[in-house]
Amino acid sequence: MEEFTRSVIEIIKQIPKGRVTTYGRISLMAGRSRGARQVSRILHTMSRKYNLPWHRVINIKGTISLPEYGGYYEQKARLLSEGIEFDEKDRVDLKTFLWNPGDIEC
DNA sequence: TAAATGACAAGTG
DNA sequence: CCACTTGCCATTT
Repeated sequence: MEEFTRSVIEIIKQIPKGRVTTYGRISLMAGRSRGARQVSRILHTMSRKYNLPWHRVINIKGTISLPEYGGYYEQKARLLSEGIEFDEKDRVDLKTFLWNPGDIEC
């Protein structure tokens, strides 16, 4: 398996419960500035096999990328059960819930 | 081998 | 905020 793929899987496994991160961020952490689409592909194909917290990954707009006919509701339900909130336009506030390794609290 | 595809992102109006 | 465009790149057709 490719190094990039392995890194992506390791990073996703480290996302703590109750936080989210984005495709592009994962790609950056794994060492690629433009691999967001590859991250989405990895999630789509490997999340079950590697038991990944796939629901903690959303897009940069703070919305769920899955279509309503393909997992959207399950992802939202899983996030809600972890305490993540959605606004009236189904967006997550990244300022509040984005995973920050290093944890800069007040 | 070329064209289409996709769980993305950033820019523009 | 929405709609649309451009850049991206591995995988599928």
